[in-house]
Amino acid sequence: MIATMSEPTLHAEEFTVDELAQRANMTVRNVRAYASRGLIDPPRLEGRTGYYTLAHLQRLQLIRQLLDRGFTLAAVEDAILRSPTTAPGHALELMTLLETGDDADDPSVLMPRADLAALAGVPQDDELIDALVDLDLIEKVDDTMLRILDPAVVRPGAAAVALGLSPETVIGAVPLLREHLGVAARYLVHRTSEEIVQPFLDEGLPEQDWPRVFGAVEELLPIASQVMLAIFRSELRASIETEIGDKLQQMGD
DNA sequence: CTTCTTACA
DNA sequence: TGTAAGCA
Repeated sequence: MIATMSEPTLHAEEFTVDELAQRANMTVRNVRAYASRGLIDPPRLEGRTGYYTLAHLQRLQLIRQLLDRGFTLAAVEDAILRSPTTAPGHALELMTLLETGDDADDPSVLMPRADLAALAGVPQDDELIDALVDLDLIEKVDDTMLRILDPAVVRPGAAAVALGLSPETVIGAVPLLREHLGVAARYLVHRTSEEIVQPFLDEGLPEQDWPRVFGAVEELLPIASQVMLAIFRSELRASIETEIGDKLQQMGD
C-alpha cells in the first residue's frame, strides 16, 4: 500500500548498514571493519547496497558484549571464526572458558619458581612443586625455572591460594575434579559416539559427510563445557549457602 | 543523497 | 577508529 520512495526496505526484518549500526550501538565504520574481517556474513546485495538481517544484528551484539567484557578484537575474532555455527551465547561462554582463546593449542608457559610462589602469595616450597609435577600441571626446567603445562588450572589455583586457601586444599581439588568431571566427560563422549557417530557408520558412511559429523562433535565441546560450568556454579552456590551460610548464622546467635 | 571501497592518520 | 575522496 504505502510505497514511500525513501524506504526501499519492505522486508520488515532487514536493515541498511546505518540502521544496523544504530541498533548495535556501533559506528558504520566499525560494522564495515568487522565485516571486512569476516566476523559477519555478507549482506543480501541489491545493486550496491547491502541489506542485513536479525542474524547480522545478533552477531554484532555478541561482538559488542565480548569487547565490553574486555576481550581483544583478535580474541573475539578467534572465537567467532572457531565456532561459526554455534549459537552466539555458546561462543560467549566458550570465550570465557578459553580466557584468551589464542594459546588453546599449546598453553604451556615458562615461569620462575619465585614467580609462581609470588602468584600464590606463599614462600617457595619444593614439596608443593613436586606435588604439582606429580599432577602433570608443571615441569621442572632447571633449578629456577618451571614450565607451566596447564596455566588455565595453575593460575586460578595460585589465585585461590593467595586468597587464603591452603595449597594442600587447592592441589587436592585437582584430582577430585579430574575424577568426577572425567566421569561426566566420558559419559557424554560415549553417548555422542553412540548417538551421532555410530549411526553414520551404520548407514553406509557417505565419505563427504564426515567433516560435518566431525564438526558436530567438535561443537559439542563448548556446549558441554557451558553446561558443566553452569551446573558446577549452581552447586557451588548451594554449598556456599548451606555450609558457609550456616556458620554465619551461628555467629549471629 | 546514500552505500562502498580504499587509503591515510 | 575517524575522516576523506572517488565511485556506483
